[in-house]
Amino acid sequence: MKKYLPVIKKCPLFDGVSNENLARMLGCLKAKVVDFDKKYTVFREGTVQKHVGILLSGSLHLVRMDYYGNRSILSGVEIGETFLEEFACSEAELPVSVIADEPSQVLILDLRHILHTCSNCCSFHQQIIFNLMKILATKNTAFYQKIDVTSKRSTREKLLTYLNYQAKKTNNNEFNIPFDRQELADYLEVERSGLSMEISKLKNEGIIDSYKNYFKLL
Amino acid sequence: MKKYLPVIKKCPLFDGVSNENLARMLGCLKAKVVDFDKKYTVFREGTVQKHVGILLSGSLHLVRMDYYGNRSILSGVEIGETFLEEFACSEAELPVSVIADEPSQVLILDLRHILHTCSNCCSFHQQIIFNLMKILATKNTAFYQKIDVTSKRSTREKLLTYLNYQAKKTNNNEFNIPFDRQELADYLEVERSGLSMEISKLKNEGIIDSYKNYFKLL
DNA sequence: GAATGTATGTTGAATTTTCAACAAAAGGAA
DNA sequence: TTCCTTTTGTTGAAAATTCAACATACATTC
Repeated sequence: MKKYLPVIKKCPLFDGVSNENLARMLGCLKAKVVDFDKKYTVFREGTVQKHVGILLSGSLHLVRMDYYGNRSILSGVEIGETFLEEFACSEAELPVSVIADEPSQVLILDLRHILHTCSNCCSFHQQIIFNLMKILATKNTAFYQKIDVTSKRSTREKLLTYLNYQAKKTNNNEFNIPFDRQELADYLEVERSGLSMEISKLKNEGIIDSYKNYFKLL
Repeated sequence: MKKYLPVIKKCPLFDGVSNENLARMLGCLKAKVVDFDKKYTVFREGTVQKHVGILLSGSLHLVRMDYYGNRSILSGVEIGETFLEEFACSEAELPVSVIADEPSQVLILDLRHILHTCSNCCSFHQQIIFNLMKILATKNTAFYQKIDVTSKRSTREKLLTYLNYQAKKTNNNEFNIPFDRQELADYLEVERSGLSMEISKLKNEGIIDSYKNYFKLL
């Protein structure tokens, strides 16, 4: 466990927890480090989980099987990220399986130990509960924005809605976006070539200026 | 306040709270009922709110202004629903304004009173915190699914992904959906006419059977 | 039953997006 | 520099979606 303390410390679930308290807290939460081989199923779709995971090393995929047995990868989990907290908290059946994409180590926490304060270290519990709420709420806010953007019907509208959010966020009509073209196309859920074309058009029409990941609304 | 107790009781934030405790609890949380005239801004975009709202009567819209001043309605709030809890918990600036669509009454709670347990009725706090987490997590799960559905590129794929979720959810290849055609089109973010056409095609191809809001995967 | 309104299905033309393929530009490594 | 790789831009044809308009079915009201 010690080896992974730096990763664990960076996880937003433990924001505001001091180094010396972290180890004690992990004991209090009965946190366990578990190894998974490549291709191993960490959690299985359809089960109800009371556990929250934090990826310590390796790489995980959230995968769904449809009615006909086709597999689709919904997202990846990065090192230091929590996963499954939304399903643990909502007490819903997992709509996805979590599969190790390579040999991975996972810190597994029982949500009940997080939610129910114990006699040892209640002050930490309060902090963790608050952090967990913030993680859920932040994901929620991000989803909210993404749905607003992608619900637009045309590539142009999606792009402009996205750029608008960025302009508002930075409080500036000039900004750099954190995506390259392909990533932006994936986020907007459009074709990369169509996106490039639309950016060119908007430039020619004098609506935006752009170079690489720099954008300016005119 | 008394008048609205039935509405408040049905709000998922107060799940598991007994009738007699509810009133006491609302006092403990310093809950306030506030009236808003039609068109009045309940909360303003760009501000940071520590408040969670529950709609008691009337109707609210979540509205966003873009960079050019165009208004778009992102969603509506129904009676008994909580709103803004995701932004209060994430401590983010509101990306939307909340506008009264008609004269409305709103129960306003300070998130800090929810999160920080007091000496009076801590057992309730625990329950409310748990409920709030569940609300956030459930919204999250619903967003998750919606994005999975709408990220598909064609009307056919969106529809089939959605129907698959329903089949999995009901654990049955026959089910009724809670949407009429226009609502389904809006959820899938496609054109109603195109959706109707695709449903017809899928029927002709023997992939699904359907009548009104009844669907069957074959 | 007639009249009305609402939901759904169908159609064809206009528009947009996707797809595949290639061109051009940028960045790194030898 | 040159070579190689990656990213981005461009293009035209094929496919899909949107849009507007109308047809049909169903339910409700008078």
